[in-house]
Amino acid sequence: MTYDPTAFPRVAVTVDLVVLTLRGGALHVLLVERGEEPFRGRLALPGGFVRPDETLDDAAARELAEETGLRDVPGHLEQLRSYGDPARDPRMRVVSVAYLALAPDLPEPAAGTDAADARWVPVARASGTALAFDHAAILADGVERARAKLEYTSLATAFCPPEFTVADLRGVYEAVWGTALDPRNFHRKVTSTPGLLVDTGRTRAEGRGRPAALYRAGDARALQPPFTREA
Amino acid sequence: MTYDPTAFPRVAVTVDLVVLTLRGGALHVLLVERGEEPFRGRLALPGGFVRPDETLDDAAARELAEETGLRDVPGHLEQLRSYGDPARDPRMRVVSVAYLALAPDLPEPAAGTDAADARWVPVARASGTALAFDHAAILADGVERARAKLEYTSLATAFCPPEFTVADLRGVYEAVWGTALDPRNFHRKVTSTPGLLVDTGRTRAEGRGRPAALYRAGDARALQPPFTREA
DNA sequence: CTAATAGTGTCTTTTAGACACTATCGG
DNA sequence: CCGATAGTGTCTAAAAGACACTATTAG
Repeated sequence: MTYDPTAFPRVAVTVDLVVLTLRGGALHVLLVERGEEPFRGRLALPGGFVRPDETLDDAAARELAEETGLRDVPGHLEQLRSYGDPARDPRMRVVSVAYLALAPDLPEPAAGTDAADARWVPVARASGTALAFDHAAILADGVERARAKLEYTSLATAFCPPEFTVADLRGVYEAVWGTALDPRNFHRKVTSTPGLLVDTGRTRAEGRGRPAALYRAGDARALQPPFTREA
Repeated sequence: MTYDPTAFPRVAVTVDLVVLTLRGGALHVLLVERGEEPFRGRLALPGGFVRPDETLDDAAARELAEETGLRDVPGHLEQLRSYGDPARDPRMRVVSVAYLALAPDLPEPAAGTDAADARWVPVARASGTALAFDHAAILADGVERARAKLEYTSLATAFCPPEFTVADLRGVYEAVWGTALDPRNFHRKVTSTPGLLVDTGRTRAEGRGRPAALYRAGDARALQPPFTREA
């Protein structure tokens, strides 16, 4: 590193967020409608400048709170990757550090807040839509990261409320992967992974059928052995 | 994204490289000795500014060529993650996009070139050394990424020359993971993964013992099923 | 009762790992 | 011959997937 950082090129650094949640059994992403050029009226990922005295993680958490209108957003937040093509923003050089957030079903962003222009869009629809900037590529990378991480981590619990059933967790996998899983084998697999689920001792009746046991997420972060998508 | 990119905070964007190779059966990383403050005399990851008209990937590839002194560096190059703590560089706000490069045994960077101050350092030693900035954390993240990716991708071949034996490939795993693998089961596993290895039809005698078949890397990028580190 | 969902048991096929055995070299 | 490394065959234990079966609810 032999450079003079006071003579650096002019670059702006932003964070962009891929916020995924499950609504009605379908994967949704949080998008905002742009009110100004370029790409006025086009849908875009929420995001904004990194402030001078905050870390990248802090900037992502701040934007997430602002865009959802929630003080503390439950779920999971991790850095995805950075995008810096010189032509990705027509106005100037903008390097964007993208973050991936996974959250349980959140309320529709309330009108009258900073998040008024944000909305949940099914990923299946958003992926077929032209988004602003290179946000379609970022969204695709975020969805693929989520899909892959379900295989070998306990990340699926980030899509669930604090207490959930095995069927809830299975629904996460089925929605994110787009495949049906055998309920019986899935049940045996997740309940036999040590530290993944903590039994609350209570049950929840969901219409007809035997009531399901309620669990909380355990300490386990890695799934050993991993689930496999293709079988 | 409701911001004015012409009123952005002053940020510099650099790329830093974690270049890993195998030398004498041990994992090595390319480090440079800093010639100026801060951290004068301290070892650091190679890196530098992203130029105004190049992509992040191009910047990483350019720095890699400059620091190794090679026109076209064989192996693999991918983005690792970005580091942007406001205090990571005492001079000003610097966001660094780190890249991970894996290469076959490269020559010692030649004196008299741009890469004259670069050298190969065993990862085991570098990890115990105080590096400049937050480079120790970046190095640890890069090594962990390499370790993890060997499990489920064909990335190990990036450490090998164009033609290599099964024992060469096994040596990569053993060096990066720090574990011994059963040569017979390893052989069966890699040769039975479709598309991973292409038999050249030739063999290579390495001292005593039966000559080993020479392979080239195939098209397969993913290992299905993956190798497992802990068993 | 029936329909529906939760959860357990068991069988079969596949796979990982241990390791005996054969093949081919240098000396 | 011996010792070393390359490569194959085979056995066993574990795991994945298919699916019969039991448990508990609503109606």
